[in-house]
Amino acid sequence: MATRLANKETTKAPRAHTVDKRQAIVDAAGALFTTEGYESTTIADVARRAGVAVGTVYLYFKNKIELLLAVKGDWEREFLEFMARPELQTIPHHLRARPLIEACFAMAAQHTESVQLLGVPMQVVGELYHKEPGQIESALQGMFDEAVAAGAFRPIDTHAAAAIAYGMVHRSLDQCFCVEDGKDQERYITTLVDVLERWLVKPELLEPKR
Amino acid sequence: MATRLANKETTKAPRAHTVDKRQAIVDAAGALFTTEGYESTTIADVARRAGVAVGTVYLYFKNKIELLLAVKGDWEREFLEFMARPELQTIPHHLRARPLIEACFAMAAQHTESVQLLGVPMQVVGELYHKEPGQIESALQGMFDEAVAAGAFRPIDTHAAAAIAYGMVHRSLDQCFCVEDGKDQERYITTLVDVLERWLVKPELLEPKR
Amino acid sequence: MATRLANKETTKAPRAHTVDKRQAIVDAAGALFTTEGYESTTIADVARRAGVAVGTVYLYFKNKIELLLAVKGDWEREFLEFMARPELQTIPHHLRARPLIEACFAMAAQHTESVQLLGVPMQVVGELYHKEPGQIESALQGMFDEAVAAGAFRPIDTHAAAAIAYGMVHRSLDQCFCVEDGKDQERYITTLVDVLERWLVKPELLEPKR
Amino acid sequence: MATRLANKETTKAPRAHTVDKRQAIVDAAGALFTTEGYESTTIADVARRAGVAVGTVYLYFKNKIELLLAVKGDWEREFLEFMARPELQTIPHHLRARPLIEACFAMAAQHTESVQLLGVPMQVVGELYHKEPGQIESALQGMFDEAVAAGAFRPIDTHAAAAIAYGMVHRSLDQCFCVEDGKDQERYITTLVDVLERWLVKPELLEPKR
DNA sequence: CATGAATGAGGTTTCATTCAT
DNA sequence: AATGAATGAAACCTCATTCAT
Repeated sequence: MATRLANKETTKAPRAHTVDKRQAIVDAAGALFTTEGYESTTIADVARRAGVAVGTVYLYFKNKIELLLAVKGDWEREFLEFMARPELQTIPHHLRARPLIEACFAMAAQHTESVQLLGVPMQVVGELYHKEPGQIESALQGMFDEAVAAGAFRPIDTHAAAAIAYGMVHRSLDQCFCVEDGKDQERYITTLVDVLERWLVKPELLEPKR
Repeated sequence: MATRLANKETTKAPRAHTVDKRQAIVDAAGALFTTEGYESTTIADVARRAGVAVGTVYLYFKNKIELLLAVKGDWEREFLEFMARPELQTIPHHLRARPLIEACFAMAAQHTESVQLLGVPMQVVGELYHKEPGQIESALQGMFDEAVAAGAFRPIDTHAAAAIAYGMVHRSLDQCFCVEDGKDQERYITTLVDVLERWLVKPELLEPKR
Repeated sequence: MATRLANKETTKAPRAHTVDKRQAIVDAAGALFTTEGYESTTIADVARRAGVAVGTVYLYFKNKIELLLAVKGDWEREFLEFMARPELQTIPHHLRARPLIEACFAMAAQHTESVQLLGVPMQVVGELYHKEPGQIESALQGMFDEAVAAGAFRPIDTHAAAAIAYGMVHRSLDQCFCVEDGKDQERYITTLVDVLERWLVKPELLEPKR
Repeated sequence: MATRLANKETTKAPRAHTVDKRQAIVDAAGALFTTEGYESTTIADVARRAGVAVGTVYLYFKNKIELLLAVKGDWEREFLEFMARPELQTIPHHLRARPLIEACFAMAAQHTESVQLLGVPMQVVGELYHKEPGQIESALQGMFDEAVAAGAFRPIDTHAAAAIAYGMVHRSLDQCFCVEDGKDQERYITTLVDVLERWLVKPELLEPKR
C-alpha cells in the first residue's frame, strides 16, 4: 500500500505481515501526532501503541520525519480517494458542497480526532514541506477549475479559493472536534455549505433556499 | 512602549532597539515560534535573538508555555485593538470586509511572518487552551451579531461563522506569507472579500459588482 | 555482564566487576551520595563512576530520588539480612550487643564509607520519607520487644530506645569512619557495647565486668 | 554577636541596624536550611524570609557556605552558652542528665525545628568541616572528663562517649520533632535520661529508681 | 549600605537513534 | 525481520553571584 515497494518484492515472499506492521505504525503515529502533537510524541509511544518494538519503527521509517510524512500521505490519500469516487463524480457541481462537507466530517469523526495534523506542523517538516505542496489543495483547485469550466461556478481565482476553502473546513473540524468534542456537527456543516454555495455556485443555479 | 524610559532616551536615537527586555523577548519568541515552530524553538534561541541571557527569559516568564501564551496574547491584543478602531466603526457593516482583510494582510506583512502561530500548537497548551477560548473568534462573533442585528448581514449561525471566517483568513495568510513569500497578496484579499460579501451581506446591499 | 554472558567469562576472572548495570549504578550512587552528599552528586557523576551513560541511569530509575531510595533500600536490606541470620538468633539477648555492633562496624568498613547516608537528607525525600519509616529502626524495636518479653532486657520504651540506639551507632560510625578515617574502631565498639548492656540488659544478667 | 568585628567598628558609627540585618539573615537561613535542606534553600529564599534583598545577603556573607557556617556557629554558641550557665554548674554531675536533656528539647522546640542541621550536611562543607571539629562534642567531652575526675561518672572513654551521647540526642530530637511533630517529647526525654544515668553515673550514686 | 535585574554555567531529564542479539 | 538496552546530545530550568543604580 505504501510507496511502491511492490516491484522490488516480487522475488521475495510477499509477506502480508510486513504490511500489517507498517500500517499499524502509521496508524499509531497518526493518532498520537494529532492528539499529542508531533514533537510531544515519542517513538517509544508510537511503538507501544502499535504493539511493536522501538527498533521496528526504524525498520520501516528512516527517521521521525519520514514517519510524519507517511502519516500525512496516508491521510491525504484517503481524502483524495473519496474525492475521486464515482458516486461523487455523478453529482452536478453545484450540489456537491453538502456531500463533500459531510464526508469530511464523517472522516474526521471516524478518525476520532485526526483533524489537526494536515497543515499544522509545517515548520517541523522544514524544507521538506515546501517541496511537496498540499495535495488536498491541489485536488480542490482541480475540482474548482473543472466546475468553473463547466459553467457551474462563478469565475474565481481557484488557487486562492482552494486555500480558503481548505482553511475554513479545517478550522471548523478543529473547532468542532478538538474544542467542542464533536457535538453540534450539523451547525458547522450547514454553515459551511451555505458559504460555499453562495460564494461559488452561480446564482442562477441556486434554488430559492428554504 | 513600556515602562517609561523616555527621559533617558531623549539624547539617544529615539526607540533605538526594543524598549524593554520583556517586549524584546516576546517579539523574539513570536518570530521564532512562527517560523521554526513552538517545540523546535529553544529558550536559548529566544534569548539569543532577544539579546538577553537565558535566565532573563525566566525572569519574566515562568516557563515556555507562559511565553507562548504571552506571544499569543500580544498578537490577539493587536488585532482586537484594530477591530475596535473608530475609523472602522464608522464604516457600514456591508463595506467592512475589505478594510478588515486588508488590515489583516498589512499586520501579517509587518509582523514579517507571524502568521501561523494563532491556533497552531493546540495540544501543547493542553488544558490551558480550553480555558481561554480564542478571543479573536469571540470578537468576530460579536461583530457578526451586531451586523445581523443591524440588518446588514443575512441571518447566520454567528458562532460557526466566526470559526469559518477565522479559518479561511488564517489559512490564506499562511499560504500567502509562509509558502508563497508574500507575493500576490491581492489575489487572496480579493477572493476573501468576495467570499465574505457574497456569504454574509444581504444581497440587496451588494451593489452590482464589477 | 548480566543476562548470561557466562560462557564468555569462563576464561576471564569470575565475576570480573559489578554483576549487572543496575547494581553498578546503585553502588556508584551509594558511594557518591555518602561521600559527596546527595545534592552535590550529579547524575553524570554517578553514570561516570558506574561506567554507563547518563541515559542508562534513567533506564533503571525514574529520577534522582528513586535512585536515593534504591540506595537506602540496598543498605537497609543488607543490615536486616544480617539481623535475621541464624548465628545471631541463637545468641541469648543479653550477649548480642557486641556481635551486633561489631557487625555494624564490619559492614561500614567494607562499604568503605557508606555511613552517613541512612537518615541524612530527610528533607530531600520529602513526603516519601514519612511514608516509609526507617526499616532498621522498626527491626531494632522488634528485637527490643522480643528481648523485653523474654525477660532479658529491662522494661523500656522500645520505640524511643530504637531511635536512640540507632542514633548512637550511626553517629559513632560517622565519627569513626568519616572524620577519623576508621582508626580506633575498637574504642567506639567497646563504649557502645558498654552503653547498651548497662542500659538495656537486666542487671542480674550482667556478669561482674572486668 | 557575630565574628568579632567590634574593634574595627570603633571609628564608625556602631550601627545597631547592622546587627539586626545580619542576625535576621542568619535566623532565616537557619530555619530554611533545617527545614528545606541546605542545597534546596536558595539565597533568594533566605533574603525573602529575612526581609532583605538578595544583594544584602552578600554584603554580610561572602558566599552560601559562609552563611551555613554562620548558622552552625550560631546554634553551637547558643548550646555552649547553656552548658556554661551557673544554674547548671551548681547541680552535681550525677543529676545533670535530666536538666540537660530537657534543655535540649526546649531549645529544639523553641527553634521550632532547627534540629537536623548540626552534623547533617557534612559533605557539603567539604574540607572546611574537618578543620573545625564539632564544638558541641568537645564541650561534652570536657564535661564528661570533669565528671569522671570528680568521681561522679564511671571511668569511660570520654571521646567516644561524647560522640555517642551527641548521636543519641540528635537522633531523638530529629525523630521527635521532624518525624513525629514534637508530640510525646517526654517519652524520649525519659528514655534518654535513663540511658545516660545507667551508663555514665556510678551505680552507688543512683538512687533506687521508681 | 542596600537593592534586585541580569547573568550563564550547570543540573536534571528526555528521546531519537543505534546495534548486538 | 524483530527486539529493546544503551547511548549521549540537547532541552528546559535553577540559582549563586555580580554590579549599576
